[in-house]
Amino acid sequence: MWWGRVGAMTEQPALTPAAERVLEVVEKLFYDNGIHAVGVDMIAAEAGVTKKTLYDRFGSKDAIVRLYLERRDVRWRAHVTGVVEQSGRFGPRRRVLLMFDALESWMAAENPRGCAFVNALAELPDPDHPARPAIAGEKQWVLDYLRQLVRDTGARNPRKLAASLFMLFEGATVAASLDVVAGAVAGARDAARQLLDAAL
Amino acid sequence: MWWGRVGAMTEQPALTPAAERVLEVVEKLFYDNGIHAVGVDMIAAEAGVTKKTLYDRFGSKDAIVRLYLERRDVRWRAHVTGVVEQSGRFGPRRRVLLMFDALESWMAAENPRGCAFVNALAELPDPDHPARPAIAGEKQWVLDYLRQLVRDTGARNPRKLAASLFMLFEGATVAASLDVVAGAVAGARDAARQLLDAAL
DNA sequence: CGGCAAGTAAACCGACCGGTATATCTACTC
DNA sequence: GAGTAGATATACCGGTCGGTTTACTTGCCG
Repeated sequence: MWWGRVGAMTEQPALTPAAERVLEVVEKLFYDNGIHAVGVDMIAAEAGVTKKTLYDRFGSKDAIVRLYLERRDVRWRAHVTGVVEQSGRFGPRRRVLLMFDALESWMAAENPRGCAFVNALAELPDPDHPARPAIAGEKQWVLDYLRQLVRDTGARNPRKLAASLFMLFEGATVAASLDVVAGAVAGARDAARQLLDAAL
Repeated sequence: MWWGRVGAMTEQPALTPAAERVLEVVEKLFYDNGIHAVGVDMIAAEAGVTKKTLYDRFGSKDAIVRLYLERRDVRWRAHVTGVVEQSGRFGPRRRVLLMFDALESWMAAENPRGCAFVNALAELPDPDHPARPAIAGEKQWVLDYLRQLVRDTGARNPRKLAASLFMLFEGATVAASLDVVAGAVAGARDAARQLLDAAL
């Protein structure tokens, strides 16, 4: 299984139960409502934790935002690799297209409001915000993963093809969350197949 | 010149000078900082207007947000149609690809932080927010415009092709703002050309 | 047994949130 | 010249923002 530069992500190992609860509730609160719209008082109340504990564990709201994105990224990568590397041993061409199947199930299950990282970027214009590396890291991982899968197919110009597939991928996420195109992800997969076959 | 369902947008005709100043400054404030991050006091101060005047003219911050997006949409459509329908009379295939040239110049000039409508959607989870129609309207217009251009080429399955181009379009916007792919929009245009030529 | 980390409860900080109040001034129009 | 629309200035509303503080309790571990 190819995990890419997952080593760039440092997950602190032992979280206290209260801290764990905080990170569990912010996943839903931040994704559903946006980051600015959720105050620390709401987080503390929803997690059944006092603000004192919250600040003792994390130090700042920004740190919680960073952890929120890092943990979502871990779940996302596990989902994608789980689908792509699933039981049956598929050929490299099929595995590229499985990326879009992974996206489709992710959208239905966890992503109805679009990409959490794109949404977070919209709310965090500061280039020095501690959560920025998590945002850039997720996108870079998807691109790198696509590049690897494309390279395995032996396609011509794999970097350029991977970039095109990446854009179809991100565009399908936007289109699906906006509900403006029916069957957006399936359509993106069909387009990806065309581009892929033309490069083989 | 084909303007699509622009009639759906009602622009009140006579704005007072103070109101005009408000809408001018929020364009930059909202896009650069996000919507929640900009308070009405900041808007009033930046426009050189009192909060009283602001509320007399617009009634609520949400109404200002709606107008912000509607006015940006007007500028965006004018930019796109201006590029696509420019002086030289191009063929339908070329005009489809000009959409991506329009996007490229727009990104450089006005859109470094990504699509204002996607960003706004990230901050406005309420389906009943008064700005929601402006967001849906912009995306629908782009899709409809692409459909019309594709139809003119005589391509097979124009609706499906337009949907694929739409996703490349949105994905290129995301990729360009994230700066993760070099030459994102140009790459998307190349992929669009491939899909288009395969359907002719 | 002593110490410490983790937790609760609740008040407090200055600043800002969206929105409203009263009162005054100016400029244009019937 | 009276009326009115648009603007000004300024103070205020209750509530929330991110963040801090003090005081006390709990449970584990050496």
